[in-house]
Amino acid sequence: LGDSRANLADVAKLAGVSLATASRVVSGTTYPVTKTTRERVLSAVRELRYTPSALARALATSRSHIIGVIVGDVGDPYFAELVRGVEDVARRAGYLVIVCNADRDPATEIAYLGTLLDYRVDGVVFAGGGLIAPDFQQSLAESVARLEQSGAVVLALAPVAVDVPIVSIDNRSGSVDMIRHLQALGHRRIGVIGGPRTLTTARDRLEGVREARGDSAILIVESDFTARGGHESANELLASSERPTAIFALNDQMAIGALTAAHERGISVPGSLTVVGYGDTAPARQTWPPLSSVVVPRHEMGATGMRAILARLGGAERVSSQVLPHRIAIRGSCGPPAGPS
Amino acid sequence: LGDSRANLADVAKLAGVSLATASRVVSGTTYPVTKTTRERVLSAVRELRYTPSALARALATSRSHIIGVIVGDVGDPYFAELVRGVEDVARRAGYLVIVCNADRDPATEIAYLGTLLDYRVDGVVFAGGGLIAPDFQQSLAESVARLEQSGAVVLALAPVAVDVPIVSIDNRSGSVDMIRHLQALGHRRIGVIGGPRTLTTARDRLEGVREARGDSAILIVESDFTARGGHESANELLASSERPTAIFALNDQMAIGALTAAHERGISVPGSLTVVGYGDTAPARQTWPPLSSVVVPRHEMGATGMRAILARLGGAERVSSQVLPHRIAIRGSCGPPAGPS
DNA sequence: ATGAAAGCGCTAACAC
DNA sequence: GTGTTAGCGCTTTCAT
Repeated sequence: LGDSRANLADVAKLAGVSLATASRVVSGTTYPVTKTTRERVLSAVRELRYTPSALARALATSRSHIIGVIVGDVGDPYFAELVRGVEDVARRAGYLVIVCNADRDPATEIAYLGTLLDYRVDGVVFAGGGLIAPDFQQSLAESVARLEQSGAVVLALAPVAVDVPIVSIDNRSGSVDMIRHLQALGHRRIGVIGGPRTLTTARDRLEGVREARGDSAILIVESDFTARGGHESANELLASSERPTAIFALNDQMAIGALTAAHERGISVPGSLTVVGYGDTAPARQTWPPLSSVVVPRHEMGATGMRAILARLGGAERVSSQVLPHRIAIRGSCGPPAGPS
Repeated sequence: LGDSRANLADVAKLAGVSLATASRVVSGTTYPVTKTTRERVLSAVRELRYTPSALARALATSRSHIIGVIVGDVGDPYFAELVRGVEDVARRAGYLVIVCNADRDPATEIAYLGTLLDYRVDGVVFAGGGLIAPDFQQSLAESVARLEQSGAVVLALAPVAVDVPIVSIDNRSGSVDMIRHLQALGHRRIGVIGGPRTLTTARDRLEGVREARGDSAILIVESDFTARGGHESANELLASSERPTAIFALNDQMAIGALTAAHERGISVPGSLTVVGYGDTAPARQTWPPLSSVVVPRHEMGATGMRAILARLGGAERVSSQVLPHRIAIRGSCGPPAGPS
């Protein structure tokens, strides 16, 4: 049960060299070391099955090689893919990823930032839509400032309440594209299920909807980005006397809920109702009919964000925000409105 | 950009006490310290906005307060929930969770274990089904041994190739229950879509199927635990001359794929075909009709596993394996076989 | 109850 | 090229 690993000193002794020399070959710097000396050290390493303590190294270098990712909930496929993107490039670069499920709770988020700071993480990624919470904004800004001051590079994959570089798509524009598509199909009465107004992504997507409205009738109901919420909101819309011919849910989970509501009411999709989502998550592609959705390149966003962090850590000037391209994926869930339009 | 945090020495100096004393009050031990001294230190802490370096503390105590979780892919909802379970209790106990996506690749898994060892993690959780790979088993065992020897407690949420405590359900028995249920409904020709034979969970679930077979005709096709794979396998089964009246996919993703296949062929579910899954993941509940499935209490498994780790870390004797209860959730996707049975 | 000092395992000047 | 040594920031005997 005791801790009995070999350390650098053991290696140095066995190889008959100084601690410094051992360190130089082990840490793989380009520092000049005689071939034979290097061999001796390496063989000592093998014999002792030595592997360096990442902790000690982190303490000495102020570089932990750990990246923190703040998400609403990894259980949500939207976030999961974002995390995968980050993790994929992080791993290859020798970085570890810590997932922080903040459940969209400001206090939890702040607490996590503090912990990440204590661990001297090299980077922090805000994966989810930023929270809009005025009285929380300042402490958030402070936490981020301390993090950055400690040398960590902070970045977001969606607009957030603090001033950090953002790698994301244009959420507003995605909505515009989708609404236009629905209009092109002939829809003039569109129900929109929005997300929590405390979330920047929800806000931006809704803004796009308003922008593209034109002379269509748009019925907006606010919901919570969950399938259950989408289900309820869809029921509301479908029960209305002004029943829409199409429903655009501002995330896939809600679209899935809406689809379920349609099924329950025996409304055929896309025959009598068009349902589309936002995000293009895996579950949305697996419904019947498969959902059309605004494609948010989550893996790519995560990967690009992580690459930007690595670049900055490697000495690059500063990370600049990037707007990644999006598109809309048209699948079986949408068609022209039924009957005489 | 420079690193400018206050450290314990600063606090001690400002409070006019020794490093040792400062440490004692900051680290929150029960060590006796005069009330006034404690106050002085605390106020210095506040003034300096001091927070201890988790890294330094970890180095000094050999306790990193970090837990590593090895999963196939966080993007898979099955794993995501498992991770959430672990994370929820970890966070409350002041532990951080590192997610390691091994993609079911032995080499990646081993590499990650090495990294986790270097970070001196306090615990490692194997979340997914263990890989069955003979030539990999030994190095896996070695890695685990080193980890344990370093003081980490290792545990699995499914049977794995090494001897560690397991917190899981009885996968075999879950299959038995589901097959029995299908038989009770009247099904006598059941198609089973199995998982990769390199996975212990897939193996156990299949074993249960065989055990409960009785005199039913069971058609087994091997697949890969993905929706796509399930889709293909279902097509195979549905095209066969001996078309089954029910399909039991050994994980939900494949069941979802099977459901899609049925939809594409215009086969009504559950009218003409029953489709059931294993896992009870969120996406499975959101299909139409909603899938019946063997309920694997993933959040509970993760949480229980993490609690066991904490107990052991806190000095408890040893972690013992636990078999959590499972059940089957019956939803709209199953019914009696069509026609004259 | 408090302080001095020796690590934890590694890196990075700075000498030789 | 290689070795010496002083930290990184904290905990923890051992004195007092």
